[in-house]
Amino acid sequence: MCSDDGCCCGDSHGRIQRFIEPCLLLLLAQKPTHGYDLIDKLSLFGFDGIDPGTIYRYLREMEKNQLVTSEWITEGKGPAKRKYELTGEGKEYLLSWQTVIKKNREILNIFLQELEELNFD
Amino acid sequence: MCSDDGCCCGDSHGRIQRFIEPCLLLLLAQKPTHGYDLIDKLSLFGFDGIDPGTIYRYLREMEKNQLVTSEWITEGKGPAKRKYELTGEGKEYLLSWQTVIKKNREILNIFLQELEELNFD
DNA sequence: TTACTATATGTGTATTTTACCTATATATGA
DNA sequence: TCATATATAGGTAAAATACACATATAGTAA
Repeated sequence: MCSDDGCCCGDSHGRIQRFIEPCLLLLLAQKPTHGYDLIDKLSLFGFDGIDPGTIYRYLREMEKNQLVTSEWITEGKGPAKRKYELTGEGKEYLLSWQTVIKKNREILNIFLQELEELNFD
Repeated sequence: MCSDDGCCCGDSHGRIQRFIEPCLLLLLAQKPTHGYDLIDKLSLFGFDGIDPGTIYRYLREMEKNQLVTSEWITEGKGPAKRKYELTGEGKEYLLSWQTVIKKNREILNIFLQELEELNFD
């Protein structure tokens, strides 16, 4: 299988494909901020100890696709931050995920219900 | 982006990683059957027009991992079918997904709630 | 009997997505 | 000046998925 702890669905499996993307957009819709901060906030959606490289790549890809814009912030403590902000297109894109997520939730409900009806455990 | 219809989350995105696997196991728990029939039944979980090759590969992989067993059925109409059945290990594995799916449902709820609180549309 | 269609299982390979590892740079404090 | 925390970024391997194609059998229509 995949892991050595006997369960194959604990770590990376069971996640929704590219779910990080709408999560990042949602967080940016709440408040424009930089990547390192977003990494922390992603824990709200169950992303814990996520690889920073993945996040920065997503952000750059989303900027390329005009879902976000960015600017360098040199003031304040530490090294320069790249502050990201949601665009109108990004907002629309985020909303388009709403339907997908609702459908997914419904599918999960069906799965859990069918599973319970088996009267296992 | 990915598609040319303006939305990136309609087709392949937004799916749950390896979700087909527990779905197949659940269907087999309900009733042992063969791949071609499982492909039809997967529509229950939103898998529509899925590639048969993927399903057969999953089934063989799961047999290799002793989650299912199979036997050739030559009686009846048409070409021979390979009938799959859930093992005890497969049953345990299926149950281990229950927690993951519940957690995911909760995350989706959080996402949708946060999205609504933005008072977009 | 030939050809066509539906059923059923399977392979090969490219693409996409994710994970892991490493590199770079700056400010701060010891 | 040396170590550490903060912050961003790139290279590449592995995993998951998609797409195209191959094979075989039974039934049926020409």
